[in-house]
Amino acid sequence: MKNAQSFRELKESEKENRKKIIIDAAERVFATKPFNQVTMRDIAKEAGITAGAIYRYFPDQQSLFVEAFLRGAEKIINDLEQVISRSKNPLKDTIATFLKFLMKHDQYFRMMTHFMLDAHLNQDLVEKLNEAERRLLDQFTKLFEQRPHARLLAHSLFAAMNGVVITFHNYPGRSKKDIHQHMNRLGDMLYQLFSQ
Amino acid sequence: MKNAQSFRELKESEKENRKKIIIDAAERVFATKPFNQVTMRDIAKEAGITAGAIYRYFPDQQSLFVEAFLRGAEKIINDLEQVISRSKNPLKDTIATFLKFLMKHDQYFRMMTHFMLDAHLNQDLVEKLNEAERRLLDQFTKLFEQRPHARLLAHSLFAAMNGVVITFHNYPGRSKKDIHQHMNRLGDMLYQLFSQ
DNA sequence: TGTACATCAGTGAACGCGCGTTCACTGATGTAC
DNA sequence: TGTACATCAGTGAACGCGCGTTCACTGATGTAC
Repeated sequence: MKNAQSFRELKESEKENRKKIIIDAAERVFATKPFNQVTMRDIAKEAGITAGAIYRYFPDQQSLFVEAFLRGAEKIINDLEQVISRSKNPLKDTIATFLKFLMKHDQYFRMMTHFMLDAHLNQDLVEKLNEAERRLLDQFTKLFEQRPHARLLAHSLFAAMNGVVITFHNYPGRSKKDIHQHMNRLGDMLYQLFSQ
Repeated sequence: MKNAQSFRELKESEKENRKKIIIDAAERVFATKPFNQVTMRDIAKEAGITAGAIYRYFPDQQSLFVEAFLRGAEKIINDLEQVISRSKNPLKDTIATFLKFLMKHDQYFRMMTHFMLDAHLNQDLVEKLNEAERRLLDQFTKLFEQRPHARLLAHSLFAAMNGVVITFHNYPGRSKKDIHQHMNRLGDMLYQLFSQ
């Protein structure tokens, strides 16, 4: 019995691993093109399998996308937690960390926008996304806890940074490097504004 | 000759009018669903014609969307110009005006995001969009012209407001009214932050 | 006043393509006896 | 040690649908003579 159980567990963890491989592949594909142009076939190819096979692991495309997104969200939430608990200037470092993350993985936050605005997800997925957003906002809220309107400040800062990345992502006629520089300057500006 | 000329002009202005009707129809459709779910057939139906007919007026879907967007952009640019030149508290009123516009016509700014991030438009359309963005940012810049870093402040404020609307558009489990109230509170917060 | 011809907005059917998803099937691996 | 059977990941072809776009055609209006 014990044996049977652990065999089953092994099976399941193997399945879990394969699932991860698919998400890894998805992340790599997301880095190459706008997520709404990413197809199941793209991801399958990157993972070395066939599109049909993905459906053994995810009920549909949206579930896969949401899971990939949530993985990214976990990562930044953890990073921010670290930064905030250790930094001497949490506000400044949070802005820098978050902005850097957004610039590197802006696909994720475009996904978030998409999920929030367009997609009609089932209740379950919506709930997962909301929870991630809430936890992210909790991190930002910590930055202002000794000030009035901490939650409002957190929301404003979060929205402002999303806005910076979305608004200037394709600032016309500038190189990627210039754009990142500009975003960082805007980040500094936000730091100034939010620091008193 | 004079006659022929004015007949031709009449024809052209009639054509122009029909074009406007199509854009009007598009605007109405954009108000009902996310713009990336809007089809040529939707717009045609709303305009009382057939999808094929639209192609007499616009070479393709993107051109139509961009023209509709530009019309909205014109409107807000003019509104802001008025507000800024007349208000006793231009910063406050600009924020309120712009936010109100975004809340009412958020489709347009999601289109902007889309155009900026995903779409591969031809050079001509990109140029038109850029010009509109530039003119919009010029308005914001006026608000800060007596302060250092006016342009950076303008960019920050613009991005922040876009971010507010995009980030909290679907704030979970809240009514539209609550959401607008929340956005307005965030607008007030931004006013506080940007006003010193 | 009537006839032939040109123009042109709009129709509606069809094309073509992409893509999510399904499904019958294969082949490898393990299990039972 | 060998045979029959079960399981299950993955294949690849096909389905179905939506949608942008095209195109041959219609019918109304105006023009020429």
